[in-house]
Amino acid sequence: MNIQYMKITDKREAILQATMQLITEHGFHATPMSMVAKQAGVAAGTIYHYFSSKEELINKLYAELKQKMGAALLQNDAGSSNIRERFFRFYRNLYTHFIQHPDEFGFLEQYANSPYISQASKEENQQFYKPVVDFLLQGMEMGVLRGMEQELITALVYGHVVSVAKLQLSGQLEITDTRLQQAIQSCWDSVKIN
Amino acid sequence: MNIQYMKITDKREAILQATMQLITEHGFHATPMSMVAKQAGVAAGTIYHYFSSKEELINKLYAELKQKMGAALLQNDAGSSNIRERFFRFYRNLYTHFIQHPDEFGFLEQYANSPYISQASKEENQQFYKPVVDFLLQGMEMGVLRGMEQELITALVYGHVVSVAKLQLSGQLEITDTRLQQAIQSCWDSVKIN
DNA sequence: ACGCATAGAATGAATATTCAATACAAAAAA
DNA sequence: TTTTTTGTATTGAATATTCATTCTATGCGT
Repeated sequence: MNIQYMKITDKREAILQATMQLITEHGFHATPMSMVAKQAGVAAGTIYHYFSSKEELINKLYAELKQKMGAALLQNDAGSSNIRERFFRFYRNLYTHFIQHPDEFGFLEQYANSPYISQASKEENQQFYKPVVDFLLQGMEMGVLRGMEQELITALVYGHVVSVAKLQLSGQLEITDTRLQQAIQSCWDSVKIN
Repeated sequence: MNIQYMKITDKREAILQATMQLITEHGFHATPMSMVAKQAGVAAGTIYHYFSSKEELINKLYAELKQKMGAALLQNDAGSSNIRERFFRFYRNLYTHFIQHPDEFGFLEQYANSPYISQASKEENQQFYKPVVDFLLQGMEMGVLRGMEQELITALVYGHVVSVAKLQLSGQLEITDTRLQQAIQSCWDSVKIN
């Protein structure tokens, strides 16, 4: 925690943030390291002091963003036994996180749909979801949620939030609070037991 | 329809198919034109006889695949007034098309999530959905489907199919017919009026 | 003075695109 | 039927650019 360490963190963070912004805007292939350096306000060589390669830089960034997302997801979780309430909370948390951090969202979506990085790297970071997965399983045991494979319900709910966030962020449809409420209800209806 | 024309079509198709396969496997940035040429069995220069640039090649490919998808979506549509039946049919059509053409699916997903190509190019090809959009609007008018913005319901349903297809294609979860039925029911429950 | 941090030019490998030369198929002429 | 002509299709080497990465020199805090 000394000053030296702070500085390190500063530049490292600047590099990560520049990478995120540029990749969101231009895509993987179109963001050269030189551009990252410029935007981060460092020399190209400096990047290689913190990351051994472009690939490692991108993987590290992915891991950090996934972790941040996991944290945002769990905010203000009452931990009550009301499955529906918690479900709405989690949905809103994730949606709000995406809207408040569009760069992170853009990067994560590109990463998830790109063969640029190994499948293994993608799976390594699923751990951050665990509390929510547990929550979903609990909902099933309590007979509130449908008995589905964990992979299926996770993918469906996550995909739902992503779809709504994309509408808002792309400007295709303004997601008012009413519409968001409607969307969450729709998602809930797709997993709850009737 | 003379021999000359057939030949043109042949090479053009070979180039498009090679592009699709390679991009699905390696991503946009990692598929050089030289690799496309090799896989298509033509010289690099030949590609430029049919497409003015890599970007145009990719855009043309996207347009073709989107059109194919639109056609697959509408197959065997009875056009009956039973909204639920038609909904299940459309869902299954789309899902089956994705599973039967994983390369096309992979390319479309990458394209949709990449800033590589302009937003305009993406929107131009939304026309192929029109019959299904009309169907959804009809379902709302009949009081069977919830009153939602067209953009919202479209995105939600499409995203649902995509999520399930990804599970199957990534090998994360084998989608048996039972699970598919369950998934479609879940999607239906998210848009129908209770 | 020591050692990590930073700079930025240099390097070497790729890459998209161009271009001049060649093959080819169909029509025209002989 | 043969020969010539014509325009398109195809090739693949050459070009000019771009990029990830390396390396040597310099800065700077302790």
